[in-house]
Formats: sequence, C-alpha cells, structure tokens
Amino acid sequence: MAKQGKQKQQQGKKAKTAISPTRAEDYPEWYQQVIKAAELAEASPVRGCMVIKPWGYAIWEHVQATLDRMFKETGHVNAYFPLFIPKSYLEKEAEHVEGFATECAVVTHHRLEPGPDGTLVPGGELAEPLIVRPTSETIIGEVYAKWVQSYRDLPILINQWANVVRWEKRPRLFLRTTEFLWQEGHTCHATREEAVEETLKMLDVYETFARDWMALPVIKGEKTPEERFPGAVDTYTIEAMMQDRKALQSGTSHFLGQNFSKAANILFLDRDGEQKLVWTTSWGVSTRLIGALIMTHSDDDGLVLPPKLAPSHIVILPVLRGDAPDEVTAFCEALATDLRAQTYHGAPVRVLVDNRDLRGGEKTWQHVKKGVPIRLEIGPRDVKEGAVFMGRRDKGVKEKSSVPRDEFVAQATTILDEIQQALLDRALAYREENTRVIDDLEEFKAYFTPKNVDKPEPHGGFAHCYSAGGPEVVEICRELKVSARCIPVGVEEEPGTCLFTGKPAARRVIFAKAY
RNA sequence: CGGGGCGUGGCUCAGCCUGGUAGAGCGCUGCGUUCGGGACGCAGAGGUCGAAGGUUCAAAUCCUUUCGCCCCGACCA
Repeated sequence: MAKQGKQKQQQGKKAKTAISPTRAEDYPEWYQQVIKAAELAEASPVRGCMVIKPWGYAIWEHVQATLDRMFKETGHVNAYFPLFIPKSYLEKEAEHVEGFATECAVVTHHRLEPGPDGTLVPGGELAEPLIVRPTSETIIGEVYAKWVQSYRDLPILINQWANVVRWEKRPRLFLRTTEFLWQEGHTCHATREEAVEETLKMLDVYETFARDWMALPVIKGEKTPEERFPGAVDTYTIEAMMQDRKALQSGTSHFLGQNFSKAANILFLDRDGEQKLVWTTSWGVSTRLIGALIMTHSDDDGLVLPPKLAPSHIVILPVLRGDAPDEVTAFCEALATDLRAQTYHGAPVRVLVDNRDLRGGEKTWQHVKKGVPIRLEIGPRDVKEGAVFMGRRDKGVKEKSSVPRDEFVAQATTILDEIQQALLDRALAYREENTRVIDDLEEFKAYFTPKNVDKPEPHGGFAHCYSAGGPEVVEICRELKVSARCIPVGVEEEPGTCLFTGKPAARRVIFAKAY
C-alpha cells in the first residue's frame, strides 16, 4: 500500500502533463508528441510521406467541406486535372521551372519487367518524362488555352482538390511532407483589374476561414520578391504565429499576371476585336493548416480543437461501474439524441458516446489528448440528479462542473461558440504580446537571438520594421534565421527609413522566424 | 547534399568496449481483485538482434560493405 502510494505520487509528479516534453521544454518534440497522442497522423514506410489517421483526416474533411462551400459561394466550380505533367509543360515558364526543378518526382518508365532474382526493373522508357505535379499551373494553362476563345468564355473560375508532390529535404508531419493534400484554384480573367480583385478576394476567403473556423488569427500580406511564388507577379499570404512565435505561411493567393498565359498561349478575342492574353490567378491551402491548428491551440495536455472543426464536439463518458449501469446507458443515449437534434453552424452537433470497456481515467485522458471540446462524465449520481458533469478542453482538465442536464442541452451550442471564441481570443492575445515595432537594428538582433543557441527556447515574434528590401536586408536576416514574412495589406502608413540600409522605405514589413 | 547519432519483440531501450547463442519497462491476451478519474496481482503470447559478406569451435557483440531512419544546416505550401 505504502509502495503503491509512493509510486502514484511519483507518477503524479512526473506526469503532470499528458504530453511530454512540454512546449517550454522542447517545442518541436512536443509537436510530434501531440500528433501521436491525438492520433492525427504517423510516419509511413515512404520517407517524407505520412499516414493521416481517421481523427486527423476528419479534421481535414471539415476544412474541405467548409472551404468548398465558400469557394462555391464566390462563384467557383470544381474540376480535376492530371497528376502527371509533361516535362516540356513545366519548362515553358522560366521562373516557374527554376523554382520547382529541384523538388520534382519524375516518372520515366511505364512498366516493370522481371529482373535478376525475382526483382522487378523499370521497362518501357517514356519518350518524354512525366512530372508528378508539384502544382498545376502549367498543365491547367495548356487546357485553358483550348477552352478560351472569346471574352465570353471568361472568367474561368475553377478549383481542384488534389494531392501534390514536392520532394522536400526535411519533412515534418503536416508542415512539410513530400506528398500533401490541398486545393488549388486556377482562374482566368479578361482584365488585370479583375484578376487582381480575384487574388485579393480569395485571400479574404482564406482569412475568414482561418479566423471564423480555425480560430486562427492571420495577417494578410504581400510577399517580398524573395518570397514570391515562382512565376507570380504578386504573391499574397496569410501568416499566422505559432506558440513558439515562429510564423507559418498558412495559405497563399497569387496574381500571376500574364506569365502563364504567355507560356501556354491562353488567348481570347476581346470585344474590341483584339487578340489578348488572359490574366490568371492561383490560390491554395493545404494539410499544413492542420499543423497550424495544432501549434496554435494545443497545450501540454495535447490537442485543443476549435469546435467548428472538431470531429466530435462532445464526448459522453458513461461511468458504468456503479449500481445502475442500464440507467446510465439509457440516460447517455437519450442525452446524445437530444444533443444531435441541435444544430451547430449548419450541421447537427457531433456527439460520441464512448462505451469502450476502458477505465474511466484513461478514457477521459484519451479524449483530452484528442482535443474534444466538451467532455461529459455521467454516472449513477448524475442520472439521479438529472445532471451532467462537464469538462471543457479550453479550461483545466480538473476544472469540471455539474450542470443540470436540460440546461446543458439548451446551452451546448452556446458553450461550443464560447470555446471557439476563447481559442481565437487567446491566440490573438498571444500574437499581440509577441509583436513589436522595431526601429533599432541592435534591438532587432537581440529580439531574434535566443539565449540558448544550441537548443533555442521560444523567442522573438513578429517585428514590424521599415525595410527597403534587397540583398543587404536578406543577408542580415539570414544570419539571424529571420525572413520577411509579408507586407501587411490594408494598413495606412507613413514612409520611413530602412532599418537595415538607412535608405528610404515606403512602409513596414513583418519579420519573423518561420517554418 | 554536408555534419552528428541510431538500427535488438508492437513501442522505448539495456546488453556490444572485455564474443559463449536474448533481457527490462510499457503495450498486448487470459483470469482475478479494483473502479467518478491516467489501477494492481498472477499467468501467457511475441525477437533468425536492419541486410550481406568475413574472422572464429562459437558473433547482437569483432572487421568490411550496404540499406534505412532520426537530429542539426542549405531548399520549400
């Protein structure tokens, strides 16, 4: 007994948090452990490629469903283009080739033939190698060239949900994997103005989605020339701050000008009888968003999910060991039915009754680690009182309270909204705390220099600085492992002096360490 | 592609220096005791020690080669 007590105490001390190490101890390792504990994904036999597990995929499905609806509300339709791109297509846009050449998977053969010792060797060499799409501008451009004849064919507003492959040197689950899932919108317009408008409109869609669904505050901005998409005229981004204060580019929207229409010869006959090149855009978000979600909200007890995207909003945990298990089961089922009859942002409340034959404590912790917004523990006592014992994932695990059953049913969607809002507020406050205006180069350097160089602690954040851009700026930043994240859009500003070069600078740029 | 590290049951690892033919904890299965909070006892299943050569009476252990993985950098949604 004494031994047990002692062990328990030690365990209690050691395992104060469900995730080890904690964010403060080792942030990158914490991130991996959260993914593992929440059963979001795991490494696969193929280097750089991950298996997205049901819980993680369900989140992606909610992301997809919501964005898909938003795209359609803004006039877009879905289509699907080939996985393979002829090498010659990729070669047509000079900057584009240069940008992607080093990370392409290349298919050179179309069959396998018997080799020595029962092995198989590639046979049937292709006349022209096929590239597994790293992005689809080129092939879609070729197709659009056939579709577009007249100004009456414009605009073309198409999105595709697809997988792409970029042979990354250093993969990280969700943040940077060799194969990843995404959507890519590709549009053609008759005028420059219209294309620019489309680019910014989709950036707004992304911002809205991030804020209202993911509870992710983002900064809309324009990329500096160094950070621009290969082949784009202007690249816009939504940048989010993770809890280690690094920036994560969470979505992009590109104004491609006529670069790709030139390459693919997308011509139309305008009203004035002139042959003209169309203006194109492209925009995308990927499974990286899940990485953003994890690193923005989760804590040392695991994943924390914004209710709107949570695979389950509410988990009911029946305590069946008491004297009236049948009554408890019936109570839980009836409760689930009543909750599912509620509508939360256009869909029924998602309720899971966890009847698995596991001990209560362990079961509870599993759902904590998976980030389920509301947990209801229900035993004979609650049944007798007509109450539920509620825990919220945005509060402490031990911070639980008894709520009358009917009151809870009536309030459930309101509570979910509260949690959603609390996550957004918290993330926004964190970003504000770790953002500053810097006009002194030494301060800039100090801000981005960790105390522990070998294993950097979370430091720095977003720095708003005047910058004239150019190689000097890039060089100073490179030494600090900092980069220009974006030039915020929609912010009025006085011109100033470049922090790095002393040259005149039109406006402030956000600098940060980044993923 | 550079620089470090590691490959031993499902997972985390010990054993290797000083060769003698495989261990622990967790997990898993069964039984029992527990149970409103990450339980405990007993019994059990599970490994050709990354792969291929070599040295040796004998190799997880020594030598050579090779493959794979992880971390740290340069490239990136």
